[in-house]
Amino acid sequence: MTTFSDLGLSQKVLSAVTDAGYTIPTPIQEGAIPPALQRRDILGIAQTGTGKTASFVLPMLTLLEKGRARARMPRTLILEPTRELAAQVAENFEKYGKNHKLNVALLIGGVSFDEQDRKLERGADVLICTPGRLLDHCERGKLLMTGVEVLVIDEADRMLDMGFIPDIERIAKLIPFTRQTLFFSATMPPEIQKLADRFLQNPERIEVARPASTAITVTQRFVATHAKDYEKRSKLRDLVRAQEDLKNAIIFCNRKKDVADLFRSLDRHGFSVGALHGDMDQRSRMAMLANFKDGNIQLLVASDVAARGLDIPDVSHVFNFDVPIHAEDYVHRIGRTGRAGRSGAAFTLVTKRDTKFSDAIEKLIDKKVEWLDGDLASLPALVESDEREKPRRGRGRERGERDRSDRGERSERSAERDRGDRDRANSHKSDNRRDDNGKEAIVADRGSDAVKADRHNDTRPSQPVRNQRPANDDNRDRRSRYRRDEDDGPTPVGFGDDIPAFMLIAGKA
DNA sequence: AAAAAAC
Repeated sequence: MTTFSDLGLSQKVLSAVTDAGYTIPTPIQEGAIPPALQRRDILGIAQTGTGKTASFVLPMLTLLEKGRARARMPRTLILEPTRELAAQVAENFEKYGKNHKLNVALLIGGVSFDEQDRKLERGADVLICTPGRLLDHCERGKLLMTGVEVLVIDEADRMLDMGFIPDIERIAKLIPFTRQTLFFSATMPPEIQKLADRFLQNPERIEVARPASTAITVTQRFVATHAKDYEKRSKLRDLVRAQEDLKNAIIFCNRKKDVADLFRSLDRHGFSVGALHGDMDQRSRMAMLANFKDGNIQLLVASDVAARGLDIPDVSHVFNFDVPIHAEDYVHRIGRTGRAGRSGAAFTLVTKRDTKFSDAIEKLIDKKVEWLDGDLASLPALVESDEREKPRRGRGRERGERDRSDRGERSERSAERDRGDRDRANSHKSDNRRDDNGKEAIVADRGSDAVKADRHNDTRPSQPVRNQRPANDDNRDRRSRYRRDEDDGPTPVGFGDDIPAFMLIAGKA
């Protein structure tokens, strides 16, 4: 059997991999690492959760041991579609590069230029970027791309979806032709193939097959609901409370506004909840994700920014507050649970008008999803049937001291803060008119910083991260994130324990 | 019917 020590990685890298508890590489790692070390171009076709990130991080670390970075001339460049993914890759460099003295710079939007500039000035061995911020740095003339030896394009198909391809092409033009290019994509539609043909020279192609068996680890249910928002919120609360084995959950909404509204509603009802969407300020996003990973908050209301790629291990439940419009998004969302062979549950609220989307989902996953009717606690194998805790609508055990109607106008007018300026500018809704300050600002403030202690469960470790930090102190947050290099659960064998459920589902991409 | 990303 192949182990990491057979792949040609350096001693420093091997010892960090061993320390992290890994011995057996996943297929993508086994396939990509040796040719990458020989400076071949790579075309990797793999979903997130297959160990893809380590398949480029580990060989890059080995290659970077020769040579040094010069000021403003990064040696390698990694492009990621979202800020969170970029930060996650940076964490991987910290983890596996702990025996190296490499300068890793994370260039993402939403945070100040100053610190990023200082890192570039010192000379970056590794640059991890979202496209917009990288181009911004380039246009300021702060960055010379002529020294880049390795270019990584990650999640290429998602970059395409997000309209990043022109940016990617502009960036690639700045980088010498002699570079090594590592190109990853979950799928290979014709546009991506064309792009790969242009960017890669005689690449080694590694494709990780999607097993054709049905995922049995995720129990899926549709839940019929009325279309009114307050009915859906009430149904969701009942559903959440009925899950006796709910450890933590992501609740997906289709729109950012609904993320903000639902977050506020759940918060008012006393749940331990946070929110994550793309218009929140970056510090809140980072703090939120870290706190959710650390278990400081139990529920995360999120847009599809959290559907793919993010490495949040061991989510017990996924709730779709809205049926995703594109069936593939459903597969990505429920792929957040049932990982590593653990059992998980995925509930989707479906209104009458949603049925065409739920039909499309069943078609895609090639499987009928059972409807959960009546007793919300009657889930086989997940929840013992138990009527005791069945809450009456609109008044649960979490209500506690803050007993306020969910339908009140407060819910409509207090969502501003964590939505951000752009959304406000784009909104045709009438929110702004009622945007008074004072009390509302305080409510919104707590929300934007995102950490909610569980008010009725004192055993939960809850150290709320609130808005009290001085404005220029965001480094502390990041450093503490990077120090967390421990793994969850028992020592895994290889990276492949992390196969998301969607990979096990039969059906086409 | 959306979201993601630069200022």
